[in-house]
Amino acid sequence: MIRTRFAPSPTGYLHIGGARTCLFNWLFARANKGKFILRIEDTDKVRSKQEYLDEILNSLKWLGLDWDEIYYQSQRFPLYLELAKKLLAEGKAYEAEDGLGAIILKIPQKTVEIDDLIHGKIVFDTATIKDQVLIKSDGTPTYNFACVVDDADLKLSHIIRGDDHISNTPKQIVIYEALGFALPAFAHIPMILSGQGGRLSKRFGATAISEYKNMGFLAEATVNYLSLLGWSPGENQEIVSKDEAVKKFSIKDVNHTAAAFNLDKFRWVNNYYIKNLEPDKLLELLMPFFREKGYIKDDNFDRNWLVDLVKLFQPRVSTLMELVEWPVFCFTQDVEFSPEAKEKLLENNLSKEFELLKERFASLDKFDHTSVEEVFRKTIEELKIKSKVLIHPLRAALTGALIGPGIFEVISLLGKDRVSKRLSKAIELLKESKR
RNA sequence: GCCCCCAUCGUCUAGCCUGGCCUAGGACACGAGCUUUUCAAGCUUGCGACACCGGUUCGAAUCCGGUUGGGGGCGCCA
Repeated sequence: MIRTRFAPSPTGYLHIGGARTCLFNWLFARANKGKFILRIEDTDKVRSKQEYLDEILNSLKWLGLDWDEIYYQSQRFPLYLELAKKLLAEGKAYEAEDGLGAIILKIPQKTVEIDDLIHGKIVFDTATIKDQVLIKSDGTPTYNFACVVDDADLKLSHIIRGDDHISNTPKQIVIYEALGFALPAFAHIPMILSGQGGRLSKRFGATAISEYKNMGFLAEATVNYLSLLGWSPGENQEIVSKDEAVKKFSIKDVNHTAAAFNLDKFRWVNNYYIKNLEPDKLLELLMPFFREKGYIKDDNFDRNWLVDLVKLFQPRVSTLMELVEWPVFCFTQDVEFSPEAKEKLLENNLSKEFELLKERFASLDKFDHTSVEEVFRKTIEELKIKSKVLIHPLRAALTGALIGPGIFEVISLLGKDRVSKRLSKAIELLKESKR
């Protein structure tokens, strides 16, 4: 039976690297019809916080990395103590000379071989390892000891963890051997570096999974992007669902090389998932953002109108946050102009043209984008001007920006009244600037 | 300082195990063009890498050794 685990310590948030380690453990367990176990390493009573634990668990749930069993090291202290005392009795460990009660393992002189599933054979000489504290003088276990005791006791078959644990492994193997426990298989996966090389840390932008969630990254996109860091489904495939990844995942295909986290690619993957999501489902994800922004105050809103809005912006945004911020002009009565948009609007005096458009838009029965476009095309034909002469200032006048979705869809979405109002405002501005 | 890991385009990677199919493929980013309405979407296209030196071999990105470079560890933190 394949049994893997993710063992976070609730002394911080779930970050990119931890999530990727968790994902690979999860994928390996699911791919082999095994069990995936969560073990909370809360032995440090001072630094462990409930708030962090909640955040980690919520992030894992959000990513859809479900676990079959969960354990807390803080509830297993008697086991660690019992086994440490056993080693003491067998003469394999000794008590610290300072008389404070710490229990320390004697490291035998030998070479230790790790048969790593990813790296192959790694050899260590224990001469470079000093005696290891098993139980601290406050009675709590050290990381390496609790880790080995639990990995063995919980019958884990595969230990999949970051490269940074390679040098812990010989220490742990010595503990396994002292305890007489069978060794699990080890697989050390490459670390994730920041875009600028070096360790991923706060200094290089967001690292917590929840921050990405708040920025409007989708869970599916996050899992997809993370799975591509150090692994590839092959056949030039960039978009891979969790189910597909489970089918294709093999620990032997995991890279040896550290991977740099690249926000641009992550955003590209997220864009893919956003634009391929049902507009209706996308709106559901967007609602909390809309409410937080104050775009929607109560339950009295036009759902169909919102779906239309979502459809318009969905292909061109990389995060939900962008899909909240870009259409701000659709949720306000008046437009706020960007400096470039204002400049564009005032570039030529189009007040007459705007007047004409305003009149004709007002007289439309149907205000859908095809009717709007029809009227517009007819008007420019009469005026003998090119469409772009009018379209760009029009976009500026109605949206306050120079870029955005197709202008006719936007006009239709804004509705007759607001279009009329904003055209009047634009005409006013044009007249003012003439003086 | 000591120990360990790693080395293909700027970045993520395919290929490496089982040498020839590799004038090294894809994706992101970047550049150019198209989209007679913008781009922040789409399409086309361009730029761009086997770290270096030796060895093995008829033949090396692929196997071996070294150098250099990057990363990690050396806590009564996890």
